[in-house]
Amino acid sequence: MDYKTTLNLPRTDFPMKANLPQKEPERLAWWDQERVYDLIQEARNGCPRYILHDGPPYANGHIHIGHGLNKILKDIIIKSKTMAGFQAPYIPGWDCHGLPIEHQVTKQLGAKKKDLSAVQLRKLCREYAEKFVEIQRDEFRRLGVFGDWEHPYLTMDHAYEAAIVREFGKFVEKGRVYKGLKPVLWCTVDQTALAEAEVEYEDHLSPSVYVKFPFTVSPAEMGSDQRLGLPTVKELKAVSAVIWTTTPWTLPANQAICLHPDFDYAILQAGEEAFVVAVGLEDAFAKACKIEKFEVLGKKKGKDFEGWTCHPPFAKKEVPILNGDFVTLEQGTGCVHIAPGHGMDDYLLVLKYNKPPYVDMLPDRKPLEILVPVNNAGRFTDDFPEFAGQPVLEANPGIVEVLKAKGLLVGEKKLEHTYPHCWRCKQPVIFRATHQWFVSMEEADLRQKALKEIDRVQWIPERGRDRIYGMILNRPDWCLSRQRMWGTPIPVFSCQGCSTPLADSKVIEHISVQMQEGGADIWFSRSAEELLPVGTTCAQCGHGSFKKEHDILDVWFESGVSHAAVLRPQGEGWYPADLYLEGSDQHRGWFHSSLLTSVTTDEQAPYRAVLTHGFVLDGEGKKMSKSAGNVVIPQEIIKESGAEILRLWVASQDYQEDLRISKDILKQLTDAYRKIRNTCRFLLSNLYDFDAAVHAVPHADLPELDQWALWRLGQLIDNVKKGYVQFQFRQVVHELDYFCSTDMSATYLDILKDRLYTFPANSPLRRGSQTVLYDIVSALAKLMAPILSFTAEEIWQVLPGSTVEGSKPMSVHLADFPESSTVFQDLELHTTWTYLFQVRSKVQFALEKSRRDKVIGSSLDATVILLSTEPNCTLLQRYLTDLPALFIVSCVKVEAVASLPGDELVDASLGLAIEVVKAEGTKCDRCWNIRQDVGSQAQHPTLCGRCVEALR
RNA sequence: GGGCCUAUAGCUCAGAUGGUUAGAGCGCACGCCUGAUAAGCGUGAGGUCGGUAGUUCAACUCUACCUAGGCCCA
Repeated sequence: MDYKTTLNLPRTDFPMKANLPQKEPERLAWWDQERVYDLIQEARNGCPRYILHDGPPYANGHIHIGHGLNKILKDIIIKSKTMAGFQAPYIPGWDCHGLPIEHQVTKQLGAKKKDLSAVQLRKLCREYAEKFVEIQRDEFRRLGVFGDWEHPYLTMDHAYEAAIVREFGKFVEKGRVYKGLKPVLWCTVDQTALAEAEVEYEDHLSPSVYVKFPFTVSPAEMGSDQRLGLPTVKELKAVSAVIWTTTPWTLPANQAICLHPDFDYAILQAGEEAFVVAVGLEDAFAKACKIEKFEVLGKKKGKDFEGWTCHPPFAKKEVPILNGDFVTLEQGTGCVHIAPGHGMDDYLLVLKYNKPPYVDMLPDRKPLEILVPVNNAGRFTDDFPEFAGQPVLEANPGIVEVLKAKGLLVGEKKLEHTYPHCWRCKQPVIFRATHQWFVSMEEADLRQKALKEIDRVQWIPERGRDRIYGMILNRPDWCLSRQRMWGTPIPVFSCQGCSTPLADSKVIEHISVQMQEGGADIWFSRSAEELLPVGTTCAQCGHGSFKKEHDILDVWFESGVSHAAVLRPQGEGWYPADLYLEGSDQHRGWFHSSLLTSVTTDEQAPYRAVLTHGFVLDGEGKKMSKSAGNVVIPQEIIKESGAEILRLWVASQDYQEDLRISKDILKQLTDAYRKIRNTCRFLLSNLYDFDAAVHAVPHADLPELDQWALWRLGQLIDNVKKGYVQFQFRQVVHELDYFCSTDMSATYLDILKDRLYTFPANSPLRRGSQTVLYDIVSALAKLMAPILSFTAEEIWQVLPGSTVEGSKPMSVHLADFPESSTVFQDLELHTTWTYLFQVRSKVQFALEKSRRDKVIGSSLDATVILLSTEPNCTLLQRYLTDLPALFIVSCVKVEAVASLPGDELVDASLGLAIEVVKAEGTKCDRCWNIRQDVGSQAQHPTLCGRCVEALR
């Protein structure tokens, strides 16, 4: 007779092979069809809210692995918070305006761009953004991310654009914005500002000139102890700092000279003059200026010169010497000519010195001017009358001549170097300050308030606090103007009569209302008259006609007001958000801009906590790049292994540092996934005849081993829940992995097989164990659900339908996290079972030895003899009937000894010695245990007594 | 060049406040099982804790420098 059919062997439809790439889309469709996300939100009505506010990705291109990381992390948090009892809605968003899209669209248009109106161009940009919103939305959903995908927020939504303008209006109302000058790259041919991305670097031949800036005090004073302390200097005709520049045309805008505070500067005498040049550059300087003989009279640090003054070649009488770290010794003289209207370093340096306490060391304590004597066409204006009307680059030779005539030119040559050119017209560009709108960091203490708010926010990891703090502390005023088309216009005007800007919150509100209806396009399609409230006149001159501002707002302002555009309108309890979660680069980006806008309008940070993740690198820890050929794309992983593996990858990594991904790492995760999956499969397969409502055994009535399993499950539950609360998802993964491999597969489940298979189906022991298996697999599904969302659902749908409490939710994502069982709390039990498992481990070692010695094959071939001393002997005797099952052997004997023998299988700390012998008897055909009572029943000659009993 | 950060077995990670032979899981090797079977079990081998120099009775843990790498800025 084939007794196999009399066993309760595992049975399940839950497949061993996950086939994730094929199955996941089906699961997604089911969630969709059942509206699971909506059901979750409805089910949580009235629960405390948890708001994770989505930072909008840029709607350009397909998603990359970094997007995947970000969205999966958010999803894990949303799902775990939900299962912890919160109502945690998720509204995804996209950043739609901005240069990269405009750039792409313009590039595709080529020459046709000239024929398009602003509105037409914007329409194309909108279509471009819409296309990628669709693409990315599908890609994000494919990851298993739950959210309100049908109602995302887009920064180009009319309502959002209206909100941007309204927020800008609040800045205006509070007097936080002003119009100032800032240098930008400027194409004089196309008469437009360019972004760094629109500039190509090409070789260019420039003049290279060394120019004297004589000190304003006499050589006699320069030589004095208060200054250089060099008596010989007193006799000279002149002492000058020498600057080097390749843009002589910027000299009329000169405001200062900059020296590095820590460099040594040499005072060198050549003929009847002395020059100040950085130590290390004297020879190069002398050679370039054809100075045959010079003598170094002395040296002084750059910082010693700070605040001294020189005569510039043009315009002003005197300019100060400043200190700056950007000065290098690569070329030139270490003395840098500063024209804040024509250079970024220059500009930032002047901003710094124009503020207290530095402003006090400037001539007359007056701020320096950001002078730009150059118009849109790149020609000198009347501010530099000698050359008015001349294109600046063409004026260079003339300016050099003037310098020569004034006796200020020390040396001159030509220099071939790389120089920025316009990407479209290929002509050289210039740096030129233009009028732009700024948010003042000082007005109404914005900087200080923002810093104070930073310390009220929880930064995870903590170092994020230092990072953003330093940035806010040191940043200059926020320039809001961008000279582009694709964005939200700065809703201000200027008077046609007197050029006075019209920036008025009531006017802006009027614009905002129009945008709510027609979007930001109305700014481009309507005239100033149509946009303005009827009868608007200039407060300055009473004139009634206005020009529209050309510039649009920085996109960081747009996404930075998402708390106002997205959270606020949702109602109470959405603002401030509980959490913002983005890459650590957003300390300078979204976290930064959101903080400034929120502090300005609402006097508080828009988030209670900020969690950051690192960047995804390849297996070697190197940045991914097309050229290096090490780019890992999520679409590929999903196709090969499934989104589930990507989710597991996210959860298994220390995402607060940079993360690595490679074939090997994914392979490992696939293995870990299989282990968890197979363990669950085995659990399910032993529940095929189990109905909790009918068969469940109260925990308190279970044998100790089963209670131990519940206790371990309880620890797992507690640790996993803690892991989620602390955002330590890799702890969750490790806990699940260890529990499945070690506690379940290698221990509890292995021990249980005999009981589950061979005992009568309805025996209390088997039903008791099934009760535990049910609790375990049900808990595992819930605990893994935020991470392994697909697999958890798959398990959930296979799990027997009814529970003791009632029917289970239709989706695992609608369930709450499990509670840990209260059994097995007794400390003495813990001690006992810790001991028993230690003995088990030793027994396995002993079994392995006799396997190697060919005494046994299967462990059921063995009889284990435990020679033990007191008190362990009594304990083992007490558990004698449990030990064969525990060790998975056919027979266990416990023998008391007075002292342990000197054998190698002695463990003094456990107080026992282990002997393994071949079990005596015959192998039962049904349970495979070796028993002496096999054949004692005539009707079943190949069975042991226990199996005969089971068949009754 | 500046700010912040990282570097523990082949892989992913643990290792309060410095103190006995540095841990886990996976992978790998070998063996067992063939009633979780493209599964399951057991045993074992892997680490000069990135490098160098210090502080200390004692450093993976503290300090400095170096190397490699990352983000932001210039």
